[in-house]
Amino acid sequence: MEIANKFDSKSAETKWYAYWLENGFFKSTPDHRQPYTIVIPPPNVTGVLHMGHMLNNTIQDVLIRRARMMGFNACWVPGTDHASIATEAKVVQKLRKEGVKKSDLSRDAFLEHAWEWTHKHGGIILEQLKKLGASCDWDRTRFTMDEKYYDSVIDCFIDLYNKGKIYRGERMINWDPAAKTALSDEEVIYKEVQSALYFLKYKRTGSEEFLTVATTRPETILGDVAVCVNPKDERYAHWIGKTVMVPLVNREVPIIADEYVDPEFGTGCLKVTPAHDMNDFMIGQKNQLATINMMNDDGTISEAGGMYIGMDRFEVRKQIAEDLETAGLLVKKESHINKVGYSERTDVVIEPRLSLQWFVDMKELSGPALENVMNDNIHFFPPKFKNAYRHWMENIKDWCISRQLWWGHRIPAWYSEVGKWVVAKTEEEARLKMKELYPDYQGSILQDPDVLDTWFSSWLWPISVFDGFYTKEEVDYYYPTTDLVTAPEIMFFWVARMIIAGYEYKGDLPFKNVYYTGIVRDKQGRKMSKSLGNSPDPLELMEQFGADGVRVGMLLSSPAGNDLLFDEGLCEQGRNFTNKIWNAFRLIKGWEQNITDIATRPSAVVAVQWMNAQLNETIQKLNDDYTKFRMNEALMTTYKLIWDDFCSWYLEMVKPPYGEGMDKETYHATLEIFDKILRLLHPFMPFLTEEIWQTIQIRSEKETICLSAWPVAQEADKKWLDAFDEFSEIIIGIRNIRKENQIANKEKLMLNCLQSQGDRHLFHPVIEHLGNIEETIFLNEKPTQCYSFIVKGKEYFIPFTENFDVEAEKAKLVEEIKYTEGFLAMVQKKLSNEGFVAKAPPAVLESERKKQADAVAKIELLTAQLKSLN
RNA sequence: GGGAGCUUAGCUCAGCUGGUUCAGAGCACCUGCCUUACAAGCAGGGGGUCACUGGUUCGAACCCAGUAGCUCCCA
Repeated sequence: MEIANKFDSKSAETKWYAYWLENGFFKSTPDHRQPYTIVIPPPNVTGVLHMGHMLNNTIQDVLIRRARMMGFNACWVPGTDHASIATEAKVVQKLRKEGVKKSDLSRDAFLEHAWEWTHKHGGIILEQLKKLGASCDWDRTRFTMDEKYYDSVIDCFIDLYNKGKIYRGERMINWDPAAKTALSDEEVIYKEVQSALYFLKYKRTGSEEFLTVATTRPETILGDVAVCVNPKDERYAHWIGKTVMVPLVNREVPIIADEYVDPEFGTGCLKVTPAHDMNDFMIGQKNQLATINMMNDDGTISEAGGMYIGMDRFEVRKQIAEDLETAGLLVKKESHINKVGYSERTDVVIEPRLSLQWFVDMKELSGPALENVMNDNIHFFPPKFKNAYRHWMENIKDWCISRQLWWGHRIPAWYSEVGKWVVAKTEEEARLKMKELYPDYQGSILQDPDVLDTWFSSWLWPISVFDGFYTKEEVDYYYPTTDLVTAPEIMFFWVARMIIAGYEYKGDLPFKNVYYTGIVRDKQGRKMSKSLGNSPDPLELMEQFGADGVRVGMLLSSPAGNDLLFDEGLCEQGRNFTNKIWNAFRLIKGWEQNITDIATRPSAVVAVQWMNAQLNETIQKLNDDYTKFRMNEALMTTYKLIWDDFCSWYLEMVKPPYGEGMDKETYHATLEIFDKILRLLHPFMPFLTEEIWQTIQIRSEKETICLSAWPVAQEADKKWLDAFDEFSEIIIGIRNIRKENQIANKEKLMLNCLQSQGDRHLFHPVIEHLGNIEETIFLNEKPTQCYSFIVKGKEYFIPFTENFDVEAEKAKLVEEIKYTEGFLAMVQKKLSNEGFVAKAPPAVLESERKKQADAVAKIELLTAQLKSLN
């Protein structure tokens, strides 16, 4: 059979993925086996695959594939998130392009558009994951707005409300004037910006005397209700209790004192605008100040502002500065750097705003979630994230869950015309409840127009994907899930809240391990983003390097929690690795035709023994890497096993001499070893391994490497491993002599050893085979006229060929003697240190003594050799 | 402003309980090879004051303190 000389990744990917799906290899239903479960972090339903997804899902796939091979009932649940604000923003944008404003549409009409958009773009990302090889149970695909899921979110709200954990309150919230919605604190991004500090004159009522107040937001004077100073600030002590006039506005406001004011900042006088600043709001509450809401929901000035009505907040800032200057009320303007909050989604400046919102009381809910992470019931990888988690949980704030959007789970609250409300699942129920609670009320009721924060649905993900709120069978089997793989950026948004919901609703942890990936950055360390255009298209990458190549590339340099500086070179390395294995396969397959009845060559006997020992040891290390979630190390371990041990050494050892056939035993042993290696590699490179595994031996129908057994590590025979180390040094010694003296590899050499230094090496036949040694002769005395080298205290001699250079040989020896003497000196210094001899443990002492003896012996040998050349 | 973390080869990182072969890997780099699986390859090689300063210890990349620089998170 003719085998292509390059691996055709594209056809293998299409062929085997279809084969896997057809045969339902990734499906999972509860059975007697132990489950191993991963729920995917649901990507935005209308999103496209980016490099972060690639990393994240590659890791999940590696974990789940290995678990499947280990005999677990492996279940990877895929799905998507409705992503309320992101999706709504996209739909609004699309409609705008078509000349339709959201405000022109009814809620139902808008939702129809949103659903249409969702159906059109939804799930693209899941199709892309299939290209990557993701072995999800696709029949289980969930969407956070599926009917049942929707119900579970609403029921959760009602339940928490009934338990008194959800309340409605007026609070300062982060307002996004572009999306016209409240945002949670987590959705605000603080950026440092160059702005200005304005110094304004607040004249004392009926006087020309004035206070100077510094502010970065002069437009908010429209909402000023007081001026505040620190009570300890002597400069202003006599002003407290007096009143001043707000500039331009000419409203009379009191001067109050509060510890909050920092005397060092600006002039030490703070203007108080409770409706438009979080801290001012606090001061206002403490001092029973009025609030003047001077801004509309779109960031323009409202009627209450009294001036500049309808103008945008930033225009007003400019205008008011001019007007203040004209009126002689602006003392000065300084440039100033401050941090300003921006909306994560729309990138506009957040407006602190007083509004009526729904909140979850987090104090009690978060208790078990904190405890069970700190005591490692839930393991974080890497554990350093426990600190950040604890810090956040200990300072947890109530969670604002209402969003002024239409796309999402609508808040199940109904209001009467007089400001009463009830929480109920349906309008009918709401009516009944209203009647019950307020029997006198006769008017109509209206459902809250707002929807819930997206995370209020995704925090139920590990429960709701198994219908855990309504049925028991699945959730009892799969929950708690095993591993969660996600980005540290959403530790608070999502991970923490899933843990909270897990304990609240299942009384148990949602997952046992959390693996935090890093952020994928470009070579220069910049975050990958659309606007920078520095993000490669994953699909194109897979086209170029093959899915397996890209998977390997993603994992090559990314320990848990560390950012990954992405470089196409990594994928190239992955692709090259694919090719290396492919060629090993071609070599082995080629032997099939040349199997003869000859006896096994002695070198092959050694090779097989050693390779099996090496394999066993590597499997142990691999399992260890995996349990510690050292994914990149597991890959590197596999990489070296294949490239170095198997290809560079083993295959060369068993390769028959040119023109000769392969013996049956070695061939079968090699197949067996190769088979194990393919299985170890399969989680990383599913397509390549399936292709080779199916071709290298005849497989029965419906067989797949996906369900083959993960190799079990047997006790590695240390004898072979130690002998190999010595052997490889001998081979390197021979190669070096060839190289330094321009002796062609083809030229056969004689090798001399000393009888007194022991018997034939375990690897003796392999040394002759790979070193191209004519014969190994054991001598009683040291030969002369030889090149030589020392390995582990034993000398090896190769008679001079015609190219030899005595002077060069001598120089080499002198150099080595010098080096060894230096080493000896160090060891002796250590050993002559009384403290060391007295206090070091015996094992260490002994090893130092051995080093000393070895060095002395080596110097002796080298000196003798040098002498023999003279 | 509060908190956490990082600094080891040109790059990305290992280095686990302080102690084997005067500090390891992969990539990159240099040299030589079209050797009959593989130039997407083979063989060999160079490269580090473990950020800095002090301390503990017989012994420190590792433990402690301080200094500098960087990163992230939170307000």
